[in-house]
Amino acid sequence: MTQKLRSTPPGRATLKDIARAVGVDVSTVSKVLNDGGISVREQTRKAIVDEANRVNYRPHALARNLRIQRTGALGILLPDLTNPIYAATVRGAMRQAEEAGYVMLVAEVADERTSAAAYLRLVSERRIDGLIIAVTAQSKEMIDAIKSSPVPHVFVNRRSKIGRSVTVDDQASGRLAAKTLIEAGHTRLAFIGSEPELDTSQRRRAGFVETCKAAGLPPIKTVVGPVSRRGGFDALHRLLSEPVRPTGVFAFNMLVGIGAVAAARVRGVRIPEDLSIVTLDGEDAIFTAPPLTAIATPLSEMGARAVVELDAMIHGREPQDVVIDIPPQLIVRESVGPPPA
Amino acid sequence: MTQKLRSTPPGRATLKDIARAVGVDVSTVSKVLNDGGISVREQTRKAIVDEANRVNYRPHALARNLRIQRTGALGILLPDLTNPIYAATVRGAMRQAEEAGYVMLVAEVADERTSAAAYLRLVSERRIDGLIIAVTAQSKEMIDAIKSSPVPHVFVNRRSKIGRSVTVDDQASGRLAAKTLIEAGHTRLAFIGSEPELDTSQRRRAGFVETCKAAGLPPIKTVVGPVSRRGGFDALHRLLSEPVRPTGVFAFNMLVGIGAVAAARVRGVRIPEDLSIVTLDGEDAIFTAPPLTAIATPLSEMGARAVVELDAMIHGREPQDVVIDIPPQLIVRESVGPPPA
DNA sequence: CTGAAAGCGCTAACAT
DNA sequence: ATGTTAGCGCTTTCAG
Repeated sequence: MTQKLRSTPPGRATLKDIARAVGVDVSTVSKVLNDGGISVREQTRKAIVDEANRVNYRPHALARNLRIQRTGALGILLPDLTNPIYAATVRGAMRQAEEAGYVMLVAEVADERTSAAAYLRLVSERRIDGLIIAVTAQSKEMIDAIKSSPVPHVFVNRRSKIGRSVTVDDQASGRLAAKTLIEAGHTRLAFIGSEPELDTSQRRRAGFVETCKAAGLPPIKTVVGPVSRRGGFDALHRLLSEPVRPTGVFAFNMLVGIGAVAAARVRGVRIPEDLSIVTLDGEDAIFTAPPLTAIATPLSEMGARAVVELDAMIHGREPQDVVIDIPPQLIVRESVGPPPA
Repeated sequence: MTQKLRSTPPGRATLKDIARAVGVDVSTVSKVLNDGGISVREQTRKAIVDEANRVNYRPHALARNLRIQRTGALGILLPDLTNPIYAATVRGAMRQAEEAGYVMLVAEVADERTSAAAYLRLVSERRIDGLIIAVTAQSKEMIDAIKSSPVPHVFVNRRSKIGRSVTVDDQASGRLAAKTLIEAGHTRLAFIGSEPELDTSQRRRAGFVETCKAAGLPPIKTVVGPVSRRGGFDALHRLLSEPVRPTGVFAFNMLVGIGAVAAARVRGVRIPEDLSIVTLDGEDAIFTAPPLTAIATPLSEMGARAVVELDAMIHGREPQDVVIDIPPQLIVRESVGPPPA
């Protein structure tokens, strides 16, 4: 009497097979397996459901989607998978996507040209119902492609004129960084960030500057470059070569922070005795020498929220910009101390 | 006389539209756009191609794939996207996938239960033509699912009884690590690795032990745990609490190595003066204090090769196990020195 | 309550 | 050289 589950490998049987076995029409089977069989005689309903279980029926996604004109897939465009910041965002997005019944198509794109190509591939072949864009879209090529696009899209961790976005409160992070350094007694501060194309960098800097100004500090020094470990490394080197050195530095993100720590070590600059550093948080920031005092930002929540918004757009809701309302949180570790005497 | 490219958003026109505009049958259009129009009058061919360009025709992937019974998509199952080791593998796989004309569906799965679910989702709904498995598949549930699977699959960076695999030469890495430490003069060595379920750890250890033995060294101490930064941190702590401390340590991977460096710092153990560490390489290993001497392994090549194999299997070729034949390479940095006196 | 029919967009014999 | 036909597996009116 043991029911033999999984007697057939899943996904091999079709509606037609079930229909034939039960002796009904495929349309009836379809009805039962979709709306649960409202307006179908209980007896036939049960026969159909039983047979479906017996053969381990799974709908053929392609066929179904062709018919109902949706794919059940979401796409995400991102610049660098090995960058833990994006990885965390993608993770949040993927979890939520699964929750909402989508599978996730990811494309890592080196530059705007490849972005446009990957974009067109996914969108124009109609492989996805919606797209999450985690890359900077500035080239005319890319902007045109996106603007003419029939599929909903949302930018994540980037603001854009050509679409709605999900971001975190970067200004607040900047303010918190400044507050932390100022309260530790620092007055000569600096910011390591990116070239202007990264709007997150602009906002973090703005918040940082705002609080510095409010505290009556002199203008801060800003140095820009690639927002990578190497970039942070080089940037701090430059900063340490200035005639008058800062005693406190806000590093755009965790990677930049890690690079800065490494540069300090090479220059024989002790942290936090000679230099204090605050940056954004991530797993890696715990294992530097010393561990970095950092600001936690809800990256995976941002990714998840992007999917929620996208899903809403797909179902026809008016899109809107959203800023995740989880405030940035300071994680005190060992990279901030009082300024040197 | 300027041709108005992109006059229509891509992906909106169908074969039928083109057929109607040109005044031919859809099958003719299909023929032209596929086999390039062999056995079609040049005049009609040109008319069709022109019209297709004009309306910016792109085939509807779903419809096409339903018909030809393939999806043009590959899946990848991996345990942790924020782990740079997997990220690098995925990157290689994605590049190659694009090259070969596939899109990539990625699923991050926390444990074997979710693995099985994600697996069934992708495979039984027929969303993919092949699957790359970068997770450990040991549960009966998962093994059954995979074994009964109609889609080709290949394990990457893991050997398995239930499928072919693409791996790197882990034993060689182990041997190189031992050689490096031994040549620096060390005689008391240890290995930080994982619980037995990770076969890569077993192989690296085997290679390491082999070379130690050949050099006539006493048996090495092995300590196992999670192969993460935290795991490496804890493991080195334990190692340093042993009555007789090792002077040279081989850390399973970069994350473990980073954790170990952090633990050494906390314990006041200097690297490389008091303790030498060699680990596997990755971007992060450059920015530790001190930078880690490490063994480069061709992760992205492994990912790429997995796609090549999978593609071959999809096209009916007999699958086979492959070991990437790029030998491991030592990157000398600053974490290895002579043993303390 | 159930079945027949049409069609999503495309390809692939087979006719002509 | 081109068109006709059939159908991939599914959903969805519309009749009965």
